[in-house]
Amino acid sequence: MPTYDLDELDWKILEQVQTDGRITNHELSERIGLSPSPCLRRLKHLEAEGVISRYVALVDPSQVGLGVSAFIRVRLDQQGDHHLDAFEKAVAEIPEVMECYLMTGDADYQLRVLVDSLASFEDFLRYNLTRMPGVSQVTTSFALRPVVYRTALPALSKKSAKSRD
Amino acid sequence: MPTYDLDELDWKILEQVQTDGRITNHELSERIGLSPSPCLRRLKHLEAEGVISRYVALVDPSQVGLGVSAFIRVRLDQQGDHHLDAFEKAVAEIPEVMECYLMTGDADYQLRVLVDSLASFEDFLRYNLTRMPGVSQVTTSFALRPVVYRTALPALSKKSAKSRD
DNA sequence: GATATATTGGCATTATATTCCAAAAATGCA
DNA sequence: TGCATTTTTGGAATATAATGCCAATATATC
Repeated sequence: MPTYDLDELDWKILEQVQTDGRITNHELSERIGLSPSPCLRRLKHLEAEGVISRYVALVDPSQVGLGVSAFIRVRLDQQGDHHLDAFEKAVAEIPEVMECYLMTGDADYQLRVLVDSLASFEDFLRYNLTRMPGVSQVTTSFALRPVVYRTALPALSKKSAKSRD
Repeated sequence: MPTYDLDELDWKILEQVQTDGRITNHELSERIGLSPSPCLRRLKHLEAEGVISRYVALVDPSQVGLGVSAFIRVRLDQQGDHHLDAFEKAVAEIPEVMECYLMTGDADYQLRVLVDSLASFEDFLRYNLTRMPGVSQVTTSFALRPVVYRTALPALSKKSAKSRD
């Protein structure tokens, strides 16, 4: 849940830094219509509160030979808390796992993994996934091509956006 | 396919900037064991080549009230090129769509969308998705909880990593 | 082994971030 | 509405970092 209230200016800052994480404070302050020092203070505040969790460079997977995205749905043989924990800890250790979610529906988890080839994917399945604690059923679909990949969050619709008229 | 060969130092740079996109060049150069100016030149080169596609701030969805991740599998009624194009263009316009992939298997597309509530999700389905060109079947699963979310790519295993012994 | 090419390291310059403090604005309260 | 308090702002001074340049070193080529 939202730790503290964001006003218009904070949202503008988030919008900008989500687009360009290396924007200078000066440029940022101009875009949001505020002078540099309060702008910086707001930014630091957003960082300190954890609203901005981190800054990263995004590397194009296809440029470095990582052409295969696989979506894997996993069922565990038991769903008790410590079975889930064990699986989650194990999965977090594997660098090929870009995303993993605990799911509703007939799969317990869904993973997106990134590998350079189908051969590597097979290795991943054999040596990593199927050896993980509690894994009983695994179903894979492959992405033929990425269409959208976004890290910037959508703006909140009406309601939560605190209006100040 | 890889546009140009990355050596050990380039990989180290990528590893670092994927972890901290605002690392100073000085700090970066120390971590990879090189002096600042060639380090900066390599970094700029990686940017210019598009290996580093961009720098972004990551905002924690739960901190801003975006608590619901939905995975949607979509079938189109026809799969000709311009039906796919039309769908893809439409989908790219919707800010709630964080990811979309053209898939193998029985769904044509898989989307991850991020909304603040089930009510918003219903709006998304009614007013956005089902009105999009060619959509015939839609199947949703929800994420109960994110387990892993990573933007740093896995290191390439052996093979493609050009060894220089 | 000599020449050519590419890469590196250090320095000077320019740009950027950070800190501090006084001024202004917003808020709470009578 | 008017006054006091709190919060936020803007600008100037200082510290830190990025950038461009050039000579020195290392690497590759023949």
